[in-house]
Amino acid sequence: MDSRQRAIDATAALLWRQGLRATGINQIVEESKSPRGSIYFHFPGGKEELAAAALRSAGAVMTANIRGALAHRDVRTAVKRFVLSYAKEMRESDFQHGCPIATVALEAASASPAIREVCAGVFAEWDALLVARLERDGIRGKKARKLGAVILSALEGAMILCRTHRTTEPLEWVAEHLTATLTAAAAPR
Amino acid sequence: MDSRQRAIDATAALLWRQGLRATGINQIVEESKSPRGSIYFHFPGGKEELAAAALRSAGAVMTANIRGALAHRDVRTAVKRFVLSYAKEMRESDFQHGCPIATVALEAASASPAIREVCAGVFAEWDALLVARLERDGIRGKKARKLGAVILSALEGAMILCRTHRTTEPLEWVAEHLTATLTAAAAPR
DNA sequence: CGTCCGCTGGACCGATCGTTCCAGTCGTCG
DNA sequence: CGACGACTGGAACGATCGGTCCAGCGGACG
Repeated sequence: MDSRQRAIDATAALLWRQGLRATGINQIVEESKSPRGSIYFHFPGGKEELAAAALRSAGAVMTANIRGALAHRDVRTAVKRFVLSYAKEMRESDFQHGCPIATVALEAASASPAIREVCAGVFAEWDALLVARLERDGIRGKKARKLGAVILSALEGAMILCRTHRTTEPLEWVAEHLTATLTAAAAPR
Repeated sequence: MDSRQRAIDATAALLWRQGLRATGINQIVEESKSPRGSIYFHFPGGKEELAAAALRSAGAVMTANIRGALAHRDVRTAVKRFVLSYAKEMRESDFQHGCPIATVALEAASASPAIREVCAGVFAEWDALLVARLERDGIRGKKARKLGAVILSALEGAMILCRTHRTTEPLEWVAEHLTATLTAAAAPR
């Protein structure tokens, strides 16, 4: 793997755990074993450009995971497994692995419009995947768009609570709640 | 107001918008007009101790707001107004005012156990308020606890999406969804 | 084989970080 | 009124930040 890709991967991993401000170029150099010069050669825009690339990369990985999880033919099972897969990731990482971009998104909201927009794009991609899956199940138009945003909101919020409380309960309860909601939405009166 | 309180208030405001790492002691000194020496006199533990105090303070303000919003006799109206009040805050602050502790909570999850625990305590307080309100409406025990966590999750997640997308739609959709959920929960088949 | 260029390694920059220290000020109380 | 202790203002600390610069390595290609 070339030094460019190593830098992206290391940065994505560090942003995931620590966020933007806490992740220094020195730390990226150490962990990625990419020389400082190479990083600024590949990313002339410095930390901001590297972080943007790392977020897009991490977002794409997640997108693939979501796509896989949502492949199950029963929506309820799909969403449930999808949400609970994060609970597993939480447990296995000692509650360090929440959403790979949420921390950065919040930091960037006040600090970097460019990075904020990258995060917005990634969120939009996930949302589109969810909405498409809901529509495949007969939940149409605005209703699907609203429900997709609610699912993503509940997931993101639950991950904050899980990391803060060091429990997986919020994710489990959200999974349960969304299953019930989808049952009601798919078979309305 | 004494310098101690000014430091707490300024820090709370800065943490709200910028998070922990982005908020420097210099900035706190400038905005609060508390001298450097005073800050370290009142908070010998330095930035961490000051941040903890600021988070507790911000948490208490929010607790009061939640208590007020939840006073409405109809739970659905109460929760709806409660959630939509954040949408208002978002709009009026140009999407800078989300949850006053979420950003810090995520940053602290990997950086500072002490601050993480303060955040956990604040979240628990809000959650307890929600659960108590739900129980007042006949939603009992575990069901109330689960639903409380789901409401808080959806709210926190929606605020991330709102700040990142610079829209209030996620909060509005979550408000709508929770209203429907509460209707179903309060009057089960 | 010689040239060239993408890439590397590391020294170095000024700025800013959180923290320490202390002389000085001010109100209070003996 | 003198002394004391709570608090202030600011200088200064070493560490680390993101970023720049450049000599030189090494593989590809004429």
